[in-house]
Amino acid sequence: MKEGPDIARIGTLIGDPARANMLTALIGGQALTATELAQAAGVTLQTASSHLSKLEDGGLIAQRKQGRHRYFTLADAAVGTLIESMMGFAASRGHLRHKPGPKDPALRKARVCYDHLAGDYGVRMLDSFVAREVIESDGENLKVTEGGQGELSALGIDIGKLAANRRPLCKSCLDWSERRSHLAGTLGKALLQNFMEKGWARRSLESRAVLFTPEGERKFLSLFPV
Amino acid sequence: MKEGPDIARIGTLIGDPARANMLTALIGGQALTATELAQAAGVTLQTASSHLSKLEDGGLIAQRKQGRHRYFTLADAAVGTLIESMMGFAASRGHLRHKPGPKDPALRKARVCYDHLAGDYGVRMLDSFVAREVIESDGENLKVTEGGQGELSALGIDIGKLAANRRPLCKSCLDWSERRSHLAGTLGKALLQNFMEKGWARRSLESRAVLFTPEGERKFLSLFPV
DNA sequence: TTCATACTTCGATCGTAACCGAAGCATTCC
DNA sequence: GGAATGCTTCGGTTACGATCGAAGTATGAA
Repeated sequence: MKEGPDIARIGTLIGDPARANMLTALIGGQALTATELAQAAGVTLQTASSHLSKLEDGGLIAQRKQGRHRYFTLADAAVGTLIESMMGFAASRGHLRHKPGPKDPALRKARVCYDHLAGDYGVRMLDSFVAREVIESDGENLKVTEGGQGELSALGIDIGKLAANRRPLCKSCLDWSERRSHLAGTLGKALLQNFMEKGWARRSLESRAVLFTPEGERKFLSLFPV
Repeated sequence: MKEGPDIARIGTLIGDPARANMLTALIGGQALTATELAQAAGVTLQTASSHLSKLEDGGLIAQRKQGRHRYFTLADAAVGTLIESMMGFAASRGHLRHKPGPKDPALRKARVCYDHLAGDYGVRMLDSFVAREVIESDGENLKVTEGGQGELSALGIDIGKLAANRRPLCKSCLDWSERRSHLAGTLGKALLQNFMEKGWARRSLESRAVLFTPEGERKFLSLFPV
C-alpha cells in the first residue's frame, strides 16, 4: 500500500525505554555483553536477550561471539549519528528524563559520557584542543595533529599505545546539555582516566557527575583556556 | 534515574504506523487538515485526533485554527530533517514498506513526493539546475540565482508569484531511493504541475509513480542533461 | 565428568495503547 | 433559528508486546 522507507519500524525499535537505554549505552563505541546491557537497561537477562535480537534484526546493532560472551556494538557509525541526532532533537523539545535537582548543575558542568568527559568541561576541553591545533576537525571527523602528539604525551598520554586499539582514537560526541561536541574515543577515555589518576577529579557515587577538587579544577581550567 | 534526552519518547511517537504516515504526509511542508491526515494514515477521524494531540504534545507538529478547519504542520524544519534522516537510515537498512513488483522501477524513476518530483528524475533535475547555476546550493539551503529567474520563466514559471507564498520557494528534500537531494518547495511543486499541464507526464492512478509520455521524456531529458 | 557461567528459547501473564462507535462542542451555511 | 461540517472527548474492546520464570543450549573451568 504505502511506499517508502519504514520509519515506524526504527521508531518502534528506539521507542522502547529498555532498548533506548541499551543504544545510549552503546554510543560510547565500546562493545558490551548482554549482561552489561541488561543492567544498563534495567531489565532481566531474558528480556534483554529478546530486545537485543530485535535490535539486531532491525540492523541497529551487531554481535560478535567471543568465548562464552557475546559482545554487542552499534552496527555502524550511521546508527550512532542517528541516535545522537535524536538526542539533540529530544533535548530541543525539552524531553529530558532527569528530575531537576541539586545535582543537576554538577551534571551540566562535568559528567561521564560512558567513559569520557562530557558537559561544559568536556566541550571546553575539545574546543581548547582544536583552538591550539592539538586536534584538527575536518568537518565531521577528529584527528590528532603531528604537533599535538607532543603536547598530549606531556600530559602523560601515550598516543601510540592508544592507536593500537581497534576502537577509534578520536571521536566527536554530541553533548545533549551543551548542544555541541566533546571528545570521545580512546583518547577521550584516556584523558578522563588521566585526570582521575592525578587526583584532579573523581566520579560521583550517586550519579554520572564528575567532581573536581579545587586544585584539579584550577589546573584543568589553566590547561584548557577558552 | 537515567539522565539525558528521552529518545524513547520521540521514538514511540514516530514508531506508530499511523503517526509515521501522518508525519511523512507533512514533510512536503503543506498544512493539512485532520481529515486529510486521517485518510493519509488510514484510520478514522477519532483515532487520528488522538494521534495528532500526542504528536502536538511531543512538539512534533503544530496546529493553526482557521474557520472550522484545523491545519496541521510540522512544528519546524528540525522535525522535517529528523524524519528525512530517519527515512534515509531506514532505507539503508532495507526497511521498505512496498512490496517489490512491476511498478517498483517506475517509482524509482519518477514519483510524487507529496507535491513535487522525486526519484531519479527529481534528483537529475536538481543536479542539472545546480550545474547550470539556475539554483545555487550554499551548504544546506537552496536559492534561485539572478540569472536563473530568466531560465525558469522561459519554462513558464512565474517566480514572483511563487515567492509571495509563505511556504519556502526552494527546499531540498532527501530522496530515499537515490539517497540524494531533489527539489521541493513551491518551485518544485510548480515545476511538476508545469510538466503535467504540458502533457509531458501524468500521475499513475494506483501509486505515486509519475508516468512520462515518450515525447515528454525526450523533452525532459534534453532540458535537464546530466 | 561435573559444575559454573553466559545466553537463548519457551510459555504465560499483564499492561498499555491503538482503535472505533457514539456523543459532545464549535463553526459556518442557509 | 436549524442543519451540516469539522473535530474532540468518552467509553469499552481488543491486540500486541514487554516482562520474567523456567527450561534448554553452548562454552569454559575444575
